[in-house]
Amino acid sequence: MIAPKYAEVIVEVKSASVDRPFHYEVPALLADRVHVGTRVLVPFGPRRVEGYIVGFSETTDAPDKTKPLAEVLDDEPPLTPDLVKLAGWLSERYLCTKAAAVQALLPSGMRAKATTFLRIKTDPPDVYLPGSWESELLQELYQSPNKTKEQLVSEHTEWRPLIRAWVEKGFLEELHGVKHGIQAKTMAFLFTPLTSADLQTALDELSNRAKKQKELLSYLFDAGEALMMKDVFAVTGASSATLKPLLDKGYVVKEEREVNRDPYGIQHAEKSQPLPLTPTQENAYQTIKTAVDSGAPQTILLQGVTGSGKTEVYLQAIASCVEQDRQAIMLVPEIALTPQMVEQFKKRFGDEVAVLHSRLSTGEKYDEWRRIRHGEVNIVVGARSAIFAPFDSLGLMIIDEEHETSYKQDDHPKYLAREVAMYRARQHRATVVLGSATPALETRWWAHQGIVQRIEMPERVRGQKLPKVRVIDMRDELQSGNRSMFANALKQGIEERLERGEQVILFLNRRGFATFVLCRSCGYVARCRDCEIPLTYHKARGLESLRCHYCGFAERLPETCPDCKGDHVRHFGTGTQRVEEELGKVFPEAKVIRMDVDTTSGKDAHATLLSRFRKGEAQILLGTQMIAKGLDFPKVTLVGVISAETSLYLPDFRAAERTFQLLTQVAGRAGRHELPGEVIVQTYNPQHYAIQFAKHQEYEKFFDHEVRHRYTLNNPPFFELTAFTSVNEDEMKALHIARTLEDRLRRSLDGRDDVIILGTSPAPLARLQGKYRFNVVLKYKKFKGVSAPIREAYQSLQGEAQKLGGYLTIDVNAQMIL
DNA sequence: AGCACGCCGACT
DNA sequence: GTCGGCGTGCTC
Repeated sequence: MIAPKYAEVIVEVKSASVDRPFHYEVPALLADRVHVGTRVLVPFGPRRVEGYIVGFSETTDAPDKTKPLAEVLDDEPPLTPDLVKLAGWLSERYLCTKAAAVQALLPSGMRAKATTFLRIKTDPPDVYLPGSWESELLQELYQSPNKTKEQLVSEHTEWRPLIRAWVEKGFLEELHGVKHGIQAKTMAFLFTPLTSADLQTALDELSNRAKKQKELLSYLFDAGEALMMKDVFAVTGASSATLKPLLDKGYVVKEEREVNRDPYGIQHAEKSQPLPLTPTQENAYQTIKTAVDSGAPQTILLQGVTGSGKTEVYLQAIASCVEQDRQAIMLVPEIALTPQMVEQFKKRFGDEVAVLHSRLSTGEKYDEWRRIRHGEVNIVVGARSAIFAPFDSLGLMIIDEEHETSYKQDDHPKYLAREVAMYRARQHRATVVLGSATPALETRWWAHQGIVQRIEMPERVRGQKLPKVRVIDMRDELQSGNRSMFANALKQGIEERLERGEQVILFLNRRGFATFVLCRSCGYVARCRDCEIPLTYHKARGLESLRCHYCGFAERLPETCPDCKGDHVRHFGTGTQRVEEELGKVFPEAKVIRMDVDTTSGKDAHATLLSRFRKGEAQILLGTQMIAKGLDFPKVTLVGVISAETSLYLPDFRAAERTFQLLTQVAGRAGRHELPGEVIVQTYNPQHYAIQFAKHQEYEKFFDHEVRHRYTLNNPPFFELTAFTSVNEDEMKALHIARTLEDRLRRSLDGRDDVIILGTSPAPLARLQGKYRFNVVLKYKKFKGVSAPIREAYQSLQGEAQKLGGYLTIDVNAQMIL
């Protein structure tokens, strides 16, 4: 191959102004080491930065400026050409720089930094006054010759010009180096070089009192290979004190070797065998297999109730895909909460599976990623970002519980795993399977439209009955004089469980913000006239008001209920702590484990708390929706939802959908074992369709109702939403940016009937970390038709926002407006 | 994003 | 007179 003249490089600089390829000459020496996707170090202005090659060309429009590539960072390009294209698509779809897209694709920490060492070539001829910069710099250079230039400059910015001058004058020399973010991990290994005859003499020579040493030596000899030191110590009970004399005598050799970090430990478990499929499962399996084998990109919605045996269908479909030498990705919402799923995959596929998720250390992630890139595994199980697994021949991507909000990335680029999967499916002619008992409304709508193929799995594999769901009307409770947060039925239910030694789970479905206003007498909830979104309670300067977080509408807090004229209008926003206090009062004898963001911040906090509950250390588990997924405890016979309202009246048009999904999930999971389960849902709105349909697990009816609602309000799936958030410590500045953005969008999109602009309004999280936040929301039918104006307005105002000391973010296809 | 260059107020 | 504040503009 004739070496191309120029490499087109995207530099790792997060600024829209440099988000385009720069041309670099390819030195002959590096020609056979550069490919599309190769990471390189390039001179960029006065410094060196990391970059990625996205292409090659024979010409450049800036021939007088081109410089050569400085360094090639890896021998195998981390990005395949497919992934380079995917990064390009990500940056266009979610409006981020290509550099940011590439970072989202690669395991965190896989970054190299340019380093520069300064060496004194000739001492500067002048003698400098003590205390002058010159003498200080000279002293520092002599004292710490290993400090990098970057370190020196960050400690003493004022030295920068001096260093530059001395380099120019030839007093100093710059030596370039690279610091890699992640190193391959090494571990100490032990082995014995002794032959069998040597061993005997050695054992004889050792003192009879040196029992541990002899054991250690024999153990190593019997092993016949190098063993990891920590394992040897663990098995033989030896320590470094035992080892030391053996090393000194040369009986044992210690060596550092590279190892793959194995986050799940060595798996000895026997492989599980495929289970026989029910006719329903068989049908689902065949449909997926046909799609994969067809070699045409397709999306399938696998709509199966909890317990319908979706996992076994996934396992067998993946097995079939892998047999054809194509690879598969399995996404799960929160891997820390679904260890069973990982276990099942490990058992079925053994070493063929890599596991990727956010709780792995940087090094562990890197190792798993490398196993994938090198083709050592064909299957990946992981959370959201695993959708970027660097496979080169994808056949199948499965997204389990596809409706879960965790599939939307919460920082830039704010991608939706489902969309990424569908893009990759087009690239690889692969199949996407979206699995859920309660699909996202959009997904179900696409199935209705025929864009997505739908398979139903309506019955449970073992035909268990769903638990009884009781909906308690809290208005009646209030009328009969019960002012506490527990209905009498729930109180009684908990008492019974405590007496019988069974367990209770209580949900407080709260997201930690957004106080809504409700009449405790009649259940009236204050809503926006235009958006129908529940209004949010605000208190400023003693004035109580209600505001819409979508369109900005505001009114005074009514003193009496507009509906029933009663005076029980209250704002709601109970936290788990308050419920815990209340539980302590009502059931002083019960032990309670509380799980929410505050108690689960540690690395294994989730697992620890859940296992303590499983062991019976507490009778009541109280938590937010995060516990809904771990819900599989044999002794739990009662699940209580403290207030369905808290999710029903989030200032979010998806609130009804979320409530329906959560209640269905709770009901579907409770009482899976011998003991019959009961679910109690407390609410002031028992007649609400989300609650009524969830009570009987009627997804289709819910869908039918909700989709009409969405249609009349121009919400997804009929319009897509993109949200901008302007953030600034200064309220006026934040508001100004938001207003200007709104203005510019209106001007460029004026008169279009496929676009709706919801004006500047305070964000649901109106103040976060002392900063004010304002939203502008854009609704449109097709992204293609608005992407250019959006990009223009966003990029120019992003710069403005920064000048004012704040920032502007964008969330394309926002799933939740915060 | 950095980093350099360039034009205005308080000081070795 | 200089030093060093941060506004503007460029990076193959």
